[in-house]
Amino acid sequence: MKPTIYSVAEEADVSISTVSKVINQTGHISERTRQKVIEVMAQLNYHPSVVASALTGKPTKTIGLLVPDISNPFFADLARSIEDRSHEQGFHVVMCNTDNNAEKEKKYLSLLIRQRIDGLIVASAFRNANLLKNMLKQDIPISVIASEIPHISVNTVTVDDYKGSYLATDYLLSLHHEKIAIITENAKSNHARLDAFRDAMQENGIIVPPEHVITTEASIQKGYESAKRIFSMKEKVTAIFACNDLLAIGVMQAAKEFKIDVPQDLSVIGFDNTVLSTTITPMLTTVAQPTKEMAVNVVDLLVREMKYPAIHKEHLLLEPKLIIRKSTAPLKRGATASINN
Amino acid sequence: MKPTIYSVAEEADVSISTVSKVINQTGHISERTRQKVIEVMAQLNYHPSVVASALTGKPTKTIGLLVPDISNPFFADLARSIEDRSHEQGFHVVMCNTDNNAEKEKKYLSLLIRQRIDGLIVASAFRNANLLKNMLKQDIPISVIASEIPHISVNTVTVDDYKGSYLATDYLLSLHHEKIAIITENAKSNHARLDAFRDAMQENGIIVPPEHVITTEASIQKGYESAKRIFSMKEKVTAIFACNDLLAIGVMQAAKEFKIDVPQDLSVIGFDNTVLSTTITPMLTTVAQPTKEMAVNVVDLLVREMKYPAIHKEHLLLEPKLIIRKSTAPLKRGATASINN
DNA sequence: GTGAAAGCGCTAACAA
DNA sequence: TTGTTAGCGCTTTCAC
Repeated sequence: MKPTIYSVAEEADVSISTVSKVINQTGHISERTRQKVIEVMAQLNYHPSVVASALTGKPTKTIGLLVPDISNPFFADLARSIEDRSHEQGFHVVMCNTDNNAEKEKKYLSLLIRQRIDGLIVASAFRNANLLKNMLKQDIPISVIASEIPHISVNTVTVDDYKGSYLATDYLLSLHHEKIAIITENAKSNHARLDAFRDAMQENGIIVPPEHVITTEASIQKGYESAKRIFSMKEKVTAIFACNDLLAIGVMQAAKEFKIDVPQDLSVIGFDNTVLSTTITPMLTTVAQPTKEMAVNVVDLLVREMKYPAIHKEHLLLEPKLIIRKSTAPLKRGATASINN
Repeated sequence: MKPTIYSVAEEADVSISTVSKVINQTGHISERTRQKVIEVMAQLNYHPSVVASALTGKPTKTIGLLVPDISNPFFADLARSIEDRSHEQGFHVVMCNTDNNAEKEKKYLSLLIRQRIDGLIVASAFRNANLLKNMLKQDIPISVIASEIPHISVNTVTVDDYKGSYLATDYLLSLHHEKIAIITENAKSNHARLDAFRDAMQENGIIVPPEHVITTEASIQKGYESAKRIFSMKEKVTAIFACNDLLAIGVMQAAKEFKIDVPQDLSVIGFDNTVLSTTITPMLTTVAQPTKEMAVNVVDLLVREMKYPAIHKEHLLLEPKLIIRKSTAPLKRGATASINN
């Protein structure tokens, strides 16, 4: 049998409320009984049940975390940092991979509500904002990170996607590239990236042909496929802006396969600055997100809202940073990345 | 206010036990009342509290997962698969990153016990087996994956580390390499890998000088540092066996920095077959672990033990597979990987 | 400084 | 087929 507060009380020859008081450091108990109780707890290897205490109205000390896919190193890093910070704040986290799939989002949300989580961190796109609204109605605070969910009022921590993308595009432009394709993911954060790309191009009087905008999912495979499509287009391209590192890696693999030299014949730029960007050859120029800082901020914001529900919502916009490495180079006259077939 | 079983009962004009019965599909209730109750639950947006039900002795449907570090793609993949399988089995998982740090192991274990997890999956080395024994005493089943913990009797799922390592070493030997260094991590699984390496070498009459065995932690940085040390040794080397991909990547980065050509002047072989191995140039020869299969098996074994505690412990040993890629080549006469300084 | 007792939301006998 | 009730382990108020 697991020891309970009763076993401890009995063994220490006090009442359960006394034990409760020493556990929670409430009320006044003499140092003598306090020591006695602590001793007995250690001896019995007693761990107070969060389940029972939660039932009386106290928090479960659990945070739910919805990520698209932890296999994506960007989210692995983010999840790691979120966990670390949560533990520091006395919470633990239940993580669910949604694959950006509406079914799973719904299923996991219900799971988390039943578990009586104290708060939720959403790091994935979310199709069905209504489900989230229901959580808010039940007083479960929500914070969103690296994503944005329209029509609901929550704390938000994101990198300035528009600026990051503008930085990237502008850099390509400064290298005299004009025929630039972009591969994006169909997610809110990526919309801002696409907008910035378009704006930067337009400011330089460049019109982006629709076929040079490819929307797909975040994976190396999809990046590879998208690149292949781009290489075989009539309208040639000298640079590709991939809206995340996974896609960029796929592009570089495709380039290698088709003997398109990066960066000589094709400049590639990514987004996220994951391990992969320093591990690939040539090392990837990319836009860094301050994951750690973002993680600390969402957790803190969430915890703050648990304590002070009335407070107004915060929208943190952190600075992205362009990390210039070896996958980008000035335009070489006559360069075109294409498949000769 | 969150709706409770009472609100539902009242609204549906039945007793709480009737509601309980429709939730748990126990007892006999007329289709008519059943429909009525279901309707009211939906209308009130009611989600039965796992907290309350757990207090009555039912399972919390929570599995604890201890990993060293989710930033390591191998563990990210593993964690992902474990989660998927757990969800399929009706459980959710609370993940903690231990960094192989005894302090954290202890802290998180206590956390998980307080949460009344139904079972624990350990994917990390574990210094203090006694803590685990205490859990077993409290009837919390434990399964271990990709690791081994001496002196405790639990279900275990591992890849055949000895065989995997033997395969790798043997392959290097078949390429006529004799001066091979090994970089290992100080973990149980790595001991088997080291043993196999030594055995294979010895069977070929090769004595491994102690300095060619480096023990360190699993990270790209440590791999890089270890390689640098190896390169500057008197006793030169033509191949390095890194006991995980992270270390191997570090080795390759060091080689590149010192203009040591892989695989011409140095063959490198890794272990785990993570994304990184196909993303690096040249692509890494490595030993693949069947992560998905391993994950499914630990979860199933754990769930089985929750149901039938008496059953004897299982020790699954899955087959590793040598994946030959481009980081290994036949010994080139006169090749030595070293720094000229 | 300490203890008795009500109640948190639910389950599982047992009664009706 | 449905309802009543005694706990599950803990917190908290109120007496003592």
